[in-house]
Amino acid sequence: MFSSSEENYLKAIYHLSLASTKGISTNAIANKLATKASSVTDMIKKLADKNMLVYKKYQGVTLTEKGKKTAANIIRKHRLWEVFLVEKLNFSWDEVHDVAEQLEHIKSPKLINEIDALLGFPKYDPHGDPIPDKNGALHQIEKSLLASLKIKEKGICVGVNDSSATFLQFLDKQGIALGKEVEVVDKEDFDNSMTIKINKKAITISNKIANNLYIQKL
Amino acid sequence: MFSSSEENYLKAIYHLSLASTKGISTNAIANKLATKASSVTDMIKKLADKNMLVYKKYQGVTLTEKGKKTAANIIRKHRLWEVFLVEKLNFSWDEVHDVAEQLEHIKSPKLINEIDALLGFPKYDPHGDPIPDKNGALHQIEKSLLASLKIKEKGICVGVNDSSATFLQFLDKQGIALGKEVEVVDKEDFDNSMTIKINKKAITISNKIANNLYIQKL
DNA sequence: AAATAAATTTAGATAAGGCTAAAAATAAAT
DNA sequence: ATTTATTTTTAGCCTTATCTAAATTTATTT
Ligand SMILES: [Mn+2]
Ligand SMILES: [Mn+2]
Ligand SMILES: [Mn+2]
Ligand SMILES: [Mn+2]
Repeated sequence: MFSSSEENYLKAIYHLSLASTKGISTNAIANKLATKASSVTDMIKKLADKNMLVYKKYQGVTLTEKGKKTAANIIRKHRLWEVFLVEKLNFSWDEVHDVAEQLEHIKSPKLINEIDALLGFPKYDPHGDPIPDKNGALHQIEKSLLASLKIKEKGICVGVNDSSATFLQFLDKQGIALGKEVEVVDKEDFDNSMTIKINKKAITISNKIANNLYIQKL
Repeated sequence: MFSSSEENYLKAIYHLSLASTKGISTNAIANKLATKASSVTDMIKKLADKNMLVYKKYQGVTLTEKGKKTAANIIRKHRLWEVFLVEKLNFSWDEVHDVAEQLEHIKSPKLINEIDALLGFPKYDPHGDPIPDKNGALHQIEKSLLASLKIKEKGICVGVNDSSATFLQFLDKQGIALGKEVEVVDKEDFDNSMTIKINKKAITISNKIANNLYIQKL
């Protein structure tokens, strides 16, 4: 059994591992968890003792298979709870993350399996992120950043890169939601802003926005 | 905000207070929480500092209004989660307590209000215990222990005194469930065991059983 | 190849929550 | 009214998870 703190470390390392082939550095983990490098060193020693990861002083860490599976299971719980909150409890997608951060640490296999069943075994969470299956397998969909689309290209919104409440609320305000079709109408070379058509309306968005919205190309 | 540990102390003291008019002793709390008296002394000092209870050395503790409200709110969450687990997630009444012990500490007013609404604002949990309202008010139903009934008296099962899995599973096995009608057919002076009629069948139960089942007299 | 900078680890502290053993206060029994 | 027993508190120690500051290792520049 793992403490909430241990679980949060495993989750952070797992997420960082998806975006890099090399070992994960102490600083990267400290940064992700808003903690100090010295605290990270202590914790990764403990997780190495528990065979959750491989650690060689100064060389960063790599999750073991057991570590990956454990982390994926926490992420599975997090994302299933997010779906539950949106689908069954009238939460909006910008309200779910903090509560899911708590709920993901509840220990009860039956609980999460029943939630899964109640929801009809969803494959994606409210932010378009895939839900790992019981074995920790995670089938990532083919997706591109909106920023990478060229003029005239079309796609469906399938996910967000930034799940912060401010960004999600901005999307709500602009009428941008997962499942909606967008078309790039124009791109501005000067600041990489782009004009897109969504809901039959043209709106202009900054490059920062376009770099945080995932699209499945049509 | 309170830690899970603080919340568990408040809850324990609240429960003990219901069964006694005097201040709650250090030992009683230690016993209830399966901890040591010295640990209790430390914690009640902290809770006294936070104005959750009144503490005078060697005199036991009494919850303040704030303390009562806080405790009732945790119990409210615990019982609502138990209803949710039974009603929506196919848990049986002997499986819910341990999970509810975890879920009761989740911090999110919206979450528990939505769960409440989803369940149709239930008044009792799966064990017949009343669910405190948002203000911490708790309307106890009129109920008696089955053991107190005389021969020929009838009643409806409305609650259990012991919520342990073993007792609840025993009741399941005997076909005893909340809402069912029972009639006392016979009582044995020697060991206070009694024969009751339930589901149109007569069964004999020990005094210990009869002392853990609540009945609303008919 | 040295010198400097950056990253990482170690050492030492702190806070929460718990424990054991000893001291002190209260309650019960002579 | 003492003595004895029980309860409660205090003192000191432990574990987990943090932190800061100093030491050490690795990486980057000159
Ligand atoms: Mn999230
Ligand atoms: Mn998400
Ligand atoms: Mn319970
Ligand atoms: Mn209950």
